Amino acid sequence: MTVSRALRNPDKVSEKTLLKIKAVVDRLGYVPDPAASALAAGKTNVIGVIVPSVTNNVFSDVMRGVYEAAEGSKWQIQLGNSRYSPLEEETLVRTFLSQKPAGLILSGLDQSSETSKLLMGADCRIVQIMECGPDPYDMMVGFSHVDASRAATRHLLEQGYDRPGYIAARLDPRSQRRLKGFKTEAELAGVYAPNRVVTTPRPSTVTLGCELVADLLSKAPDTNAVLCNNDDLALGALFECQRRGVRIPEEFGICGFNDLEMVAAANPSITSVRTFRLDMGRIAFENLVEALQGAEPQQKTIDLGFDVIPRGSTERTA
Amino acid sequence: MTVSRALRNPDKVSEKTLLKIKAVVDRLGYVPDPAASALAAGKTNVIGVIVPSVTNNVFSDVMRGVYEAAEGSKWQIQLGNSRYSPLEEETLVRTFLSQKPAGLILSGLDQSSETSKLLMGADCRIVQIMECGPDPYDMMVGFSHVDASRAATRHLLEQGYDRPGYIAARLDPRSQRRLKGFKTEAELAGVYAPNRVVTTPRPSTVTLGCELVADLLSKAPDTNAVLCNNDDLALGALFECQRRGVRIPEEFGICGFNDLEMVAAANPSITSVRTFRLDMGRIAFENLVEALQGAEPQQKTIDLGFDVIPRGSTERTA
DNA sequence: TTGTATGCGTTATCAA
DNA sequence: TTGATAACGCATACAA
Repeated sequence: MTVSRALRNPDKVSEKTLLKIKAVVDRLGYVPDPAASALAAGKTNVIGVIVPSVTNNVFSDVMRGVYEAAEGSKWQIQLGNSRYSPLEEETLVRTFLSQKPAGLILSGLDQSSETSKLLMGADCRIVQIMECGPDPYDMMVGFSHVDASRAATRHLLEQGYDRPGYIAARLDPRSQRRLKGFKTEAELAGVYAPNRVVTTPRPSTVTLGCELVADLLSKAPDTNAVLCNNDDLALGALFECQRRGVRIPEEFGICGFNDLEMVAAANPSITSVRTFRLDMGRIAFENLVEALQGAEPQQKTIDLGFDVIPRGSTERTA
Repeated sequence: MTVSRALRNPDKVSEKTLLKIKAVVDRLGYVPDPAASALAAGKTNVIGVIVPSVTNNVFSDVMRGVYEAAEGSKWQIQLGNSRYSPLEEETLVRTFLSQKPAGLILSGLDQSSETSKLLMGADCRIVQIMECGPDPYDMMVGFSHVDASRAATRHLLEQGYDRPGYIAARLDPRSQRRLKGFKTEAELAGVYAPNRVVTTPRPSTVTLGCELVADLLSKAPDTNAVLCNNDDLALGALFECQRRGVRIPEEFGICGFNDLEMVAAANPSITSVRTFRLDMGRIAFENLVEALQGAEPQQKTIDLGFDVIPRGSTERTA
């Protein structure tokens, strides 16, 4: 018992016994059994993180933010991959909750109703990331995808691209909100045309960007710019346009989303919408831990915003 | 007790009681406590996976392979991020082992001596991935980085690039072995020149590829091809050459490594060395599980090989 | 096929 | 400041 105390609250044990215990611990290579601890205490140091994809750069950046923040702390990150499936997410939430985690970080606003029930009854702190919206389960760190794509659309319009199109893949809830933002803004400007929107449920790749922009140009040849649902597609769009001899940015503008590192290096560099993925992971973790330690965050919802980063691919102003 | 049986070995319980139990389980929403289970049984269904990076596409593909193979099974994947640090890896191994995992999947051959000791004394199955080498702790699924870069180098030479260079970032053990392969093969052909090798410990990015190839061309302007330590660098190299008006593949050849999806879409498409990352993750998981179930794999070490994929960026043969 | 007794290694509680 | 005792919820071994 005194050993247990010594390891967790060293200040509640006398200097002398502390030293004795440490010596023995070292000699024996004693490591506490987390299972026994979890069973006795009814709680753990586990923070579960559920992302829709482990390969998508967007989420890997978020994960990295979490891992970097957690490094060296007593908190143990446990990662779940829902593969964009609300059902798999539900299973993961159930599994995680059975482990009595201290906290849960999960993506987005669109949980299944069963998952929602689980979360609302959960005895742990919860942070939703990637988006901002009403009614968080607990805390939230994200940004508005609608606003971000509206801003990007405005940028295209301001550069004089008056017949903008949109290409998207995957069509997860956040993609759909970005598409919605494009539509809203294009309609406001009176330039929305349904045949300038090309989407597919297939997972996003650079090659798919090539195909989608090809499709777009065949369906609506007068399109003079494209807002891409993400940077993979944008890079593909650039490659395809170059192959066809379509001059970027003079004849055709390209804007991506997320501002992955590679788009700045491209030729011409690609305009994109910067999002703060590392920060999102880091802040989600930090706020969660602070809440666990009794320091409630100033606000339940933190909007990290975004930045439209204009680059060569839309630099049309003469 | 009968409930415990019913949930784990349903065939050891009569049809009748099974139904009764299931009904009650459903009604109560009973979920077994994994901590109690772990404590009582002295083992878990956890398979720990330790990767050096969660952002590097190479490892995210491997992770995806593992997750896809594990989906729906009773095995629980737990991911650790060592961030290329042998010390963090050591901590992770210690943490994982304290949880009495059923298995451990970890990357490479270069563990710290302390980690090695831990692993050799570990009471769980172990799979090393990413590389092949002598003396596996237990099992191994990978390929030879030396052979792969030798083959890529030969490809460049066969295409008539007689003054090949090499650029590399990060310089983790696998990068170093690839560099070694290049050197070996270049020396064999009598075309090795130290000033045509440019490396940096910085993490690899596309932008860094631009910088490294710029550096290479200023240090050794007569270089007529570059083998890149990975595809990010290769894409950057392509961009930079295009900006400088260096004609690819006529004047200068570019070969990447890993065959990420994007390189095939580039313009010209980029030659690369295909590696089987998804398979690596999947097979590592499958063999681990089979071993746990008593079916020892045919061979302790599985070499998945690689394929040089020739593309436009080295298509020089007139 | 089912049930009983026992113990896994830790922590909460209370007493010394 | 330290220690004794009793859980925590499950699985092992054995008995019925």
